[in-house]
Amino acid sequence: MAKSGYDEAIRAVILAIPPGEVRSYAEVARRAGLPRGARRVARLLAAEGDAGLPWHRVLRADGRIAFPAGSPGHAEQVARLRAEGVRVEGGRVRRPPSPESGLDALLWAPHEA
DNA sequence: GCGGTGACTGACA
DNA sequence: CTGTCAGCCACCG
Repeated sequence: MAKSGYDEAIRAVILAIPPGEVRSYAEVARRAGLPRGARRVARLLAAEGDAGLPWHRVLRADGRIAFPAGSPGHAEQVARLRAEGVRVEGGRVRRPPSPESGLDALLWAPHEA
């Protein structure tokens, strides 16, 4: 059973996320060639589990953790992100308030090609 | 084939 | 800022 090329693309995109940086499901899907495949990404991560994929770097579009607060997955993701230097607060990644943050702003890697 | 469900999103109140 | 709603896509019984 051949795996869909899209699944491979999604995996590659997630793998390409640099440490200390975060991406949204929609962004990942878009990069993989699936503009409406956010759910597809989530499903893939759920299926793959901890198969070497930095799933903890994938969040919802609003910067919130996909897992419900209090869930084991939530805690795990927060812990991993913090370990990489990502500022997480209230189950959501802190957004650079202004360009003056400098390094903090770069953590988001907005729209690099 | 059908309806329900979810690691989602964007728009609107 | 939070909460609700409809849309979308793949999987399951």
